[in-house]
Amino acid sequence: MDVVERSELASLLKALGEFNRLSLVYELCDCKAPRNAMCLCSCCSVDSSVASRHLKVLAQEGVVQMEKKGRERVYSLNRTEIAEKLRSLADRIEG
Amino acid sequence: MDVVERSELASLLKALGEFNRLSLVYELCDCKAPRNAMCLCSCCSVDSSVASRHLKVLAQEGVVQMEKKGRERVYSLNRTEIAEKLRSLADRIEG
DNA sequence: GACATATTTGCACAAATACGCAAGTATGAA
DNA sequence: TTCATACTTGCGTATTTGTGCAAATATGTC
Repeated sequence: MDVVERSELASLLKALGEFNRLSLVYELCDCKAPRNAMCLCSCCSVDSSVASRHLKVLAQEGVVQMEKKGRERVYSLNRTEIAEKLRSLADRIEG
Repeated sequence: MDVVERSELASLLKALGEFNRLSLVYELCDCKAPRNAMCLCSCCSVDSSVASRHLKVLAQEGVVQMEKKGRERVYSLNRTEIAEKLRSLADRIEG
């Protein structure tokens, strides 16, 4: 695995490795329909600006996908893509 | 999933989500025999003190196991345990 | 004991990060 | 156009974190 790839994986894991961000991800895990940021910020009890920034990080790392819906922005998980990356790391670690 | 469990998982992901630490883990992935810290620190081109601290973090999170061998301390991956945690997260995300 | 090797710890420092508030932008509704 | 709602951005701050150097500790060897 080359350096770039490893660096990107590290960024992904770092994005997931923050409590509130992981909480957002878990919240989205249980949602069949996409959720807007207001709904998500209440699940962490943080300011909406904080949720906004966390969601931006998750979007940058490809964890979530954003879609504009009127004045809302609804988020959904990139389920298969992220799951696959985690599994491939698991495979590699297990050897 | 309760808060404590989620917090611990976040800590694990954070431990893996740093470039040099992830590099150490990858180095250990390819080793059948445990490696000492000197060997591992050379793979990241960092000071031995830095490697020592990273390995401590990884040990605290249960990623690696340490064993004293003379004046060395050799490290090995907790392969199945970590792989399982990553897979269970992947399963949860995939839904 | 004297010395070398392996590792940890104390210290200082720079950079990154998470946070809340307040102000700004965007969009829909009245 | 006026207002409300949803979200982002700028700013200041406190905390965490990664780093290297130097000193300390631990353990094997001579």
